[in-house]
Amino acid sequence: MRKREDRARSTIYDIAKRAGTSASTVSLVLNGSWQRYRINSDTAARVREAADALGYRTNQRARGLRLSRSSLAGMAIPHYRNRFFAGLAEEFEAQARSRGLCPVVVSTQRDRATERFVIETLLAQQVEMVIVAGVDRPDILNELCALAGIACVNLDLPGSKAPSVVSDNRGGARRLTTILVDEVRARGGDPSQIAFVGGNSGEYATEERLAGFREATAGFALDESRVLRCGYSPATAEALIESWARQGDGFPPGIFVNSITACEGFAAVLRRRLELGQRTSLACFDWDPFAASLPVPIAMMRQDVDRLIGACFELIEREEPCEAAMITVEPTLEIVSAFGTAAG
Amino acid sequence: MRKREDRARSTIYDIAKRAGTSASTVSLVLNGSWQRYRINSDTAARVREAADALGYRTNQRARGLRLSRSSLAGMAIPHYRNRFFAGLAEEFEAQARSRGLCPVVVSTQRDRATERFVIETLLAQQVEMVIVAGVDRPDILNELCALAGIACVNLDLPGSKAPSVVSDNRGGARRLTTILVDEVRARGGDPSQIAFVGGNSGEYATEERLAGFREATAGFALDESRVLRCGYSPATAEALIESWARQGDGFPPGIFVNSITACEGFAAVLRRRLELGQRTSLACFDWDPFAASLPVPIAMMRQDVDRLIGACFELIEREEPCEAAMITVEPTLEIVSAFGTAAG
DNA sequence: TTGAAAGCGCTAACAT
DNA sequence: ATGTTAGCGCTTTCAA
Repeated sequence: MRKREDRARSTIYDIAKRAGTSASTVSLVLNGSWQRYRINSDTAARVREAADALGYRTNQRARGLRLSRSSLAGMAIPHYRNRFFAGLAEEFEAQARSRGLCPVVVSTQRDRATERFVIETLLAQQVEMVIVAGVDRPDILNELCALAGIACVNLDLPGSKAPSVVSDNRGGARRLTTILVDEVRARGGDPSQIAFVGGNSGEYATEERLAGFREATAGFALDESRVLRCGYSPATAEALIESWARQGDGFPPGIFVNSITACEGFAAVLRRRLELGQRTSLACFDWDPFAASLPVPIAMMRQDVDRLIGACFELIEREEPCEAAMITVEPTLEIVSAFGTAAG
Repeated sequence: MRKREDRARSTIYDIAKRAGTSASTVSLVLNGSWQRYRINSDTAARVREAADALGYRTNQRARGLRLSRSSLAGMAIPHYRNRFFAGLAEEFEAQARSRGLCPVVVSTQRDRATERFVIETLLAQQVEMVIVAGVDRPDILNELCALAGIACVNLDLPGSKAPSVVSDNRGGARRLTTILVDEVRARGGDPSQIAFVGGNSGEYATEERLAGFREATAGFALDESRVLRCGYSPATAEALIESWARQGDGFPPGIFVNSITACEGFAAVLRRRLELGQRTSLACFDWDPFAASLPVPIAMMRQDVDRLIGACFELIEREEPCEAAMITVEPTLEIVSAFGTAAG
């Protein structure tokens, strides 16, 4: 299974020999600029023929070295396990390719050391740009890129050392919460008992969403003990929600689930305690087709992946420097399942 | 935002100049082989000092060109939108990194042209190996790799031109179906009315799973009109299941959902017709935490991503050629929600 | 209309 | 113990 060295990859010199011409002519022909150099069309034909007889394929590494362009575009992302990040990865690939770049997406598992390591690796591979997605406090990574002279933009979680693209977390959360409050009221519940679950304290997206949550609940005294930024682990969210469930009547009449990951924890409890679906409603920032079908009234905010990625490329392609730029993209309310029926 | 050319990336020559030595000494020092060459530790220290004063980072493209090693490892995958493929991508990254390779994962959206294009791109980038995951009839892609002298293995869907790694689809499906039949019987349903939904006719995994399904239902006459290999589109599966739901009593008492993607279609119908959860049970090949929490008895078969990827690397690292090799990995029964309670 | 030659950044014989 | 040199495969200027 080892790479067979015998069938060595062919080079422009092999083609030149076979076509009875020189390497430079081959290069000219293969790059389409042979018209400009008025190369004989017979020669050109012979070259092309030889090239595909040999199954020639340009060595992009050599080409990149010569041109000091790699045609690689990098993106770092926490993981692929939810629709938001999966969508970002796929859309990044599509948009990179449409620009003639080869996309290189790498996941970091939200680990600081891994984040740094993958960015270093991307830079060593001479990527021409990098998108840093979902990294809390990305400044160090931005600086690494700046040092290498590589354009860099932050996505999802912003920083001050590079331009950033984010969803309208606050506005989206406000809309979501307003809907949730109405729903709870319609069901005769006490909106001051609505909970906020998931995300990390001090993290931009979480704090913005919490701010939106507070704006929409400003009309009454919120029970602060129900605001729990308990991270992104489904298990932690599950333990928390399970403990509420054990309280019986004390279970929140509505939950704002900050991140679909925490929502997994809710789903796990729901599986064991189906009656929760009669007693509570959910508002979740992020979308998932299965979560949308859980037997509980649920509203979901879907981030606009296409425009988020589009904005990143736009910032990168801008002529002027714009460290401070921050583009905000509106998310859309995707699913409101069973809301407003007042019965669950 | 353009790349600033002023802060040109430093090279070993810059370091050599600053450290008052030569480029080769720098190279030797930076590659750790300076011990072997008995380079003065003062010189080595000066070199290292200069290197990080300049923020030096090896140009892997130049290095690769010289060594004819790229230290890139490629994998093509249909998409990232379910846990199976997301898991494959993440595990591939981890295992590639642990071998000192830079992982490059690209998605193809199950499109033939894109599949070919991304493989060509990976080869042009001189990747040292490629994993072709989830591609039906991967022979052409395997041949492209063989032509380039690059080791290649198929994952999930096998081919004859390269070794393959697959899950035990037949065995897994048999186990899953056996459980489903028991469940349907326990609920007083007619097991001959169990349906098989999703996947493509003629595709390896689908046919294997169908074979396992048939083995487990061999004891009675199956209603063949309920075997529907209707592809991977959630919308198609949704339309199909919705039409069954409209038949009322004709709804299958159990469904073998071949692929989590088709299961999304079921979830969508379930959201509108919650009563289906009382009347049917699901067996799904693949796992998703939200799907596992749907209000319907559901059994899920989770593929062993770590071992699948591990087997791929093992095949690639083998010394002997092994085109015909096919490694089978056992999946595990992950969730049996509400099964055996006979009430749903 | 085409070929020779230089050089992108790096490594590894081979000299010294 | 360290420097010189010759490429890896490609592009592009310049000369012919």
